[in-house]
Amino acid sequence: MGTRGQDRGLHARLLSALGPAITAGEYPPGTVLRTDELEERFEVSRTVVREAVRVLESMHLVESRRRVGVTVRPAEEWDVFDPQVIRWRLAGPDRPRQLRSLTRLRSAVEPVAAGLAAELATPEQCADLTSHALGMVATSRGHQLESYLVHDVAFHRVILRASGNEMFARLGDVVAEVLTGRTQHQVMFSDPDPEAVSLHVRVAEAVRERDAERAESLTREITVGAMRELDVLAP
Amino acid sequence: MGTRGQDRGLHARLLSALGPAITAGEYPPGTVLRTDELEERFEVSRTVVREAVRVLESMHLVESRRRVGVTVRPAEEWDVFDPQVIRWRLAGPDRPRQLRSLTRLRSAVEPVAAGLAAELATPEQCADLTSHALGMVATSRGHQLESYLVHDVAFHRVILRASGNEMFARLGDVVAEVLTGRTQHQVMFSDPDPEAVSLHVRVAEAVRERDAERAESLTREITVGAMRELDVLAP
DNA sequence: GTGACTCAAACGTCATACGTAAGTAACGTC
DNA sequence: GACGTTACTTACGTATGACGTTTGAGTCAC
Repeated sequence: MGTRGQDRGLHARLLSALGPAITAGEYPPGTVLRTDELEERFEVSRTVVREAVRVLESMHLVESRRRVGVTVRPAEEWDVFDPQVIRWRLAGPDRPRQLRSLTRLRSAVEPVAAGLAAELATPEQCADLTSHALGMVATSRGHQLESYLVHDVAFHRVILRASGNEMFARLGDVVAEVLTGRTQHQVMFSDPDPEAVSLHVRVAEAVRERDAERAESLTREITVGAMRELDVLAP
Repeated sequence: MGTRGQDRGLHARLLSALGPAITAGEYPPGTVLRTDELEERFEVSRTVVREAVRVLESMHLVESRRRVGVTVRPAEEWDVFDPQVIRWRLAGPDRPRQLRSLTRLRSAVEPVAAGLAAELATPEQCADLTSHALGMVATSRGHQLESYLVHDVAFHRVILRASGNEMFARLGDVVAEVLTGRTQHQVMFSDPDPEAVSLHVRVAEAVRERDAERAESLTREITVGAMRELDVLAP
């Protein structure tokens, strides 16, 4: 999978150099980055530096003050919901912690989303769910992890969209990133847990039958499994 | 309660002019804003316009392309988790929808956070919880809505922080905004629901006694109440 | 030691010039 | 007449020099 962060333009390139570095903790909170220093170090003009800094500022990663410079803010103030920040942290040394946070977030949101989906999903969305669940079953054996992942991601995306909540829907990308990361990093060799596969099928059923309670609690089981898996793989 | 969005600098001023306008739908998706037009209209230099545009771009509100201009993106692509975007939408005509989304998000996250808090809260956090819950009780009668709000916000902030999840913790500001908005907009005249007050006290108890199950389900009752309240006040 | 004052550092803003990609239309060929 | 190619024009992208403004720090007088 290619570079996610549209590196079009120098400012974007600078951003994808500074962002990861800051979120990785290479510049501890309080570090000051002078504009002309950055200019020189990255061989770009002030214009470019300033634009990149403005974006970092909007993410609360840094604060630009006169006579002082661009100072790195403490991690507690970062916009940890910014997709860009999430990606940077997933790619850095903070990955385990970020993965844990995200999985916990999933465990809170997805069950509720599934419950709503059971009430609001269109026939087409129900069909998609079933289709992807069956796709997961079909690809769950024999090291077809790539294809399995596609269905898994699509399944959760449909659930989140069908919830009718715009904010839940936007978490689709994040979930995709977590699932993709999991496949590529850790469980590359073992086939998916049959239990999990079965749960997805049953969630699709529950949604189709408009059984919100069941959809919610089954999805909760899925996310509990995800958390358990994380605990097993990363102490 | 002053202006939230640090209007320091022309670019910030421009941002807080364009952001609300776009999120309010004043520029329908596909609208193109040329740089020199903005320059002229807001009487600022190109530098300033570009910096503001870069930030809007990082929120996925607009897309800047050569030879075409700065085009407004469809709402489905906006970063609806960006605190800035949330604030803008809360201040605009999309407020009801945004409030509904946020309340639903609360109903997903806060119970889980409370469960975690019951396991992880420090003695000091437990004390704070109890203190604020009692504060709510004390101020829940006799039109002391201002003071009540302070305790309410603080209570939920402590829960979210005590969950030990950085992402949950960052939702404190959002919750604060929702609660504040509710007080200032709608229920200005009636005292808080005694039932809700009691629930807060019992959540504090449950956390103090490390009873995660109870903390979670009591908090779920609180959020259910919040959703119900929203349904009653806004059809 | 405290206060006001001065100074300079670094960002903030502006204006201008030139580079560059990408629609658009003109052009020519088939 | 339809289609592909070329050239042009437009609006953003980048670079640079100049000046304004804030503000931390050091200085000086009291």
